Amino acid sequence: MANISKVTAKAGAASCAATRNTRQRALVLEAVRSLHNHPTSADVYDAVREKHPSISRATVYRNLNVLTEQGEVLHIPVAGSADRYDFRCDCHYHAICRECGVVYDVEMPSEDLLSSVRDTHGFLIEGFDIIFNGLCPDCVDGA
Amino acid sequence: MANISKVTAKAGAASCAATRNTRQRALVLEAVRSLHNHPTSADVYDAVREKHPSISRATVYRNLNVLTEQGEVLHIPVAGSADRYDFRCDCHYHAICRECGVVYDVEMPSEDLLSSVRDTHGFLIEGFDIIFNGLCPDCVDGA
DNA sequence: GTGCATGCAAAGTCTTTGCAGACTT
DNA sequence: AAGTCTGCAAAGACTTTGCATGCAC
Repeated sequence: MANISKVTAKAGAASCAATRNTRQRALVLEAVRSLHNHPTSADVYDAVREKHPSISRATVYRNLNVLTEQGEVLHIPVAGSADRYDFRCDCHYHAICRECGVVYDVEMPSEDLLSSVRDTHGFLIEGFDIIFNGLCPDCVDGA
Repeated sequence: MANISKVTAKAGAASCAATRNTRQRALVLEAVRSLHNHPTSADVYDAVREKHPSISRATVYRNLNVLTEQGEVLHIPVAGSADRYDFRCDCHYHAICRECGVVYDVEMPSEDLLSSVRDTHGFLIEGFDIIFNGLCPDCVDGA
């Protein structure tokens, strides 16, 4: 998520809730870190099930939420389809291909974007979610 | 939706499908045009039901989709919650308040944003969806 | 032992779709 | 008359939640 407050929060500490090192949590984190294609929760679920077949979807969702709060993974909300997760937690953005659905990284300084905002009608902008769309290199060539 | 291709499409013609002027379609369009608070489909449904109580949600959804394709209304996909619709179809963006959920308009030239993109890793960007978040004027004062 | 975490099932939210009948053109 | 549109109900996609048991600390 390209959220400024989120990034700031990551620099500081997460919440104070006691958190336990369960096998499921470790496997979910490992899955996100090994899947470098911006996996959906379903992708993570499938990956974890290979090593731990009895895990439930609820556990995957719960752990993805916990790990997001702790700043261990990046949550990418996607309008119109399943949210995705990213092992890269530094500030960057994403582009999704309208043909094949693959997600690419996009580098862009958020300051530039915020400074070009002309009129917020009094709204205090703290951050933003952005998803670029278009064609990935493969689909550009294929077309 | 802050989508460049969508805006371009609006300038041209919609699809060639024959479309009929039904009372329900007219009421859905009228509702979006009269509700200036970026209504959700549920808001539109409620508004239309006051004049036409027997309308179904499916009809509202179908007509919102048709009107979006025709460029009569603007569809605002929102990750994590219900999509919204806008009577303003010209190029502009939106900010949603993290406290009360109200949606504000934001003016920003899309060229500025696209020119500040540093590296797309070969991805051809055609457009983008963006939602700013923060606090609306009322919630800033209230806090 | 405490209480967070898990697994299962059910529910929740938002949206689309199949179908038969109704209405626009 | 022809074909789109409607309303109803059901399903679909994605995610969360209640509850009893289990495991980390």
